[in-house]
Amino acid sequence: MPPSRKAARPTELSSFIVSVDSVIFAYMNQAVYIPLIMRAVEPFQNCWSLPGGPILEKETPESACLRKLEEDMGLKVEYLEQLYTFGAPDRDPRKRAFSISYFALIAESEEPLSWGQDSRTAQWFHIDQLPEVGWAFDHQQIVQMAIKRLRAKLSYEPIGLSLLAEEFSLSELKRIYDVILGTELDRRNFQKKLKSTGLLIPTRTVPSPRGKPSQLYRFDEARYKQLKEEGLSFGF
Amino acid sequence: MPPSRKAARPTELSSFIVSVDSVIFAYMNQAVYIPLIMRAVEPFQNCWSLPGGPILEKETPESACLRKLEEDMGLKVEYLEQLYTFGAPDRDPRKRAFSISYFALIAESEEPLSWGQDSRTAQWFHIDQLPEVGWAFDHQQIVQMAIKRLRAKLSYEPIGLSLLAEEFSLSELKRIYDVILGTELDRRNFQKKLKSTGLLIPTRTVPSPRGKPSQLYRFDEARYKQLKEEGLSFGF
DNA sequence: CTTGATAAGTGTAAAAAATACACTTTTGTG
DNA sequence: CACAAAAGTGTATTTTTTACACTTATCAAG
Repeated sequence: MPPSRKAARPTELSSFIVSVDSVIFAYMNQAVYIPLIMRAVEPFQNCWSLPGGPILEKETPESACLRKLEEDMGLKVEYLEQLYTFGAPDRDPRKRAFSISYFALIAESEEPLSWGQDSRTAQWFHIDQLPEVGWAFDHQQIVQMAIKRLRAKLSYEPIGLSLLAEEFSLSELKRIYDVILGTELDRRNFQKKLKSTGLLIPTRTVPSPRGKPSQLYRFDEARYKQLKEEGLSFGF
Repeated sequence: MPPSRKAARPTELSSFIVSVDSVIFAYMNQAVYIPLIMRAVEPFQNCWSLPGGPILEKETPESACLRKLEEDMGLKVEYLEQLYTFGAPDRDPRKRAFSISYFALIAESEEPLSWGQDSRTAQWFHIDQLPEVGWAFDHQQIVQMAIKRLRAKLSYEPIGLSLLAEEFSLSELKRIYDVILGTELDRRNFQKKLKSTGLLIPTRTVPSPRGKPSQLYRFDEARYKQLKEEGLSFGF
């Protein structure tokens, strides 16, 4: 049977809204959090939504994303990758709208995270205690996908490091893994494996709150990129 | 320093074109091919482009993709996943345009692949012998990303099967791996590993062109899905 | 200044997984 | 009926992963 042919379609090209939305992971108090913003206006007034907004005429989706995070929340992003594009016809009741969603990690820092313009309406949520109802658009789905990606990716790429400051101890790093994967990894095997990668550069030791001081490391970014080209794995 | 605040932006929402483009992999004559279409009109007249087109008002990106493949090429897709969304401001010289790109696999079949409307201007390219110049838009980049994904994904998900007919022999399957990964896997180890997954159901044996007849199998899709939920790996 | 509590750091043995490797079986063809 | 072609199978070796317990450095309290 020959493939169905249809008469030439009229060439009117539909125009749609295209936005970016980001799921931002931050590590604080030994747990992972994401920020959500309570929408102030319809549609979905008083529902939780992701930070984001429309892409401007002259910017790439990625720079729209970075701009938004900087403007609205004053966040400096450590790691950013595209997550997925959502575009169900009815996802925005007003008009056909696409959301290019992003997966972002920010580094732990001394200063508490600021809130930019959205201080009143935004809130950090523990990723295991997200709201169950009251989400705007399909943002709950986006968040679920991002969390799945975080868990999956942690096992084969060193993204855990992006959640920590530039200098970090192996105990902290292990804690990240345990918190995100829900595991209780063996400290000895963890250290062994991480050290065997040759990607950790010892920097200095710092006193630990109680107990033996711990060795800090930084990640050898350059060498990692190089090894990655040659096809390396980083399994957990 | 407080985050920079800007004056409220005018709320005009820019509208853009949103299309889908697909990189379709097919296995023929012991090699992997993708179809490209020579564009008949400006912009990029006489340049190679991916099958695709604008998303209609009432359809999801995925159904736009499936519709296009069915309409234009009469192809039945075995596996489809979103690849990446491209949206650089200058990727289309006419107007701001986004492309949601898809990664597709089609099963080997008895009948030669048909061409639908595009028979004159379309051509299957061996993935190691793609044109080096004369690409439309950013389609070369899309194809490169798709090939990278194909190679990466083959190692941890059983997508190789989607390139074969429902019944297949382990020799054929191994050939897929060898061709795509550029390896020469050991036949014994390959069989051992595949059989140990418990996901292959023997169906019947068929005579081989010369030599011992070979056992055909089908893939236990249902059981695979179930195991996947529980977190399985399928390493190569 | 001694003791106790806390967290960091380290090595080895056992188990599991991945790899390397060669011959036998079944069929079609000459 | 001998030969060529492709399919099929088992075992030993190496590598990787896992399991597991004691020592060390520091701080705080007595």
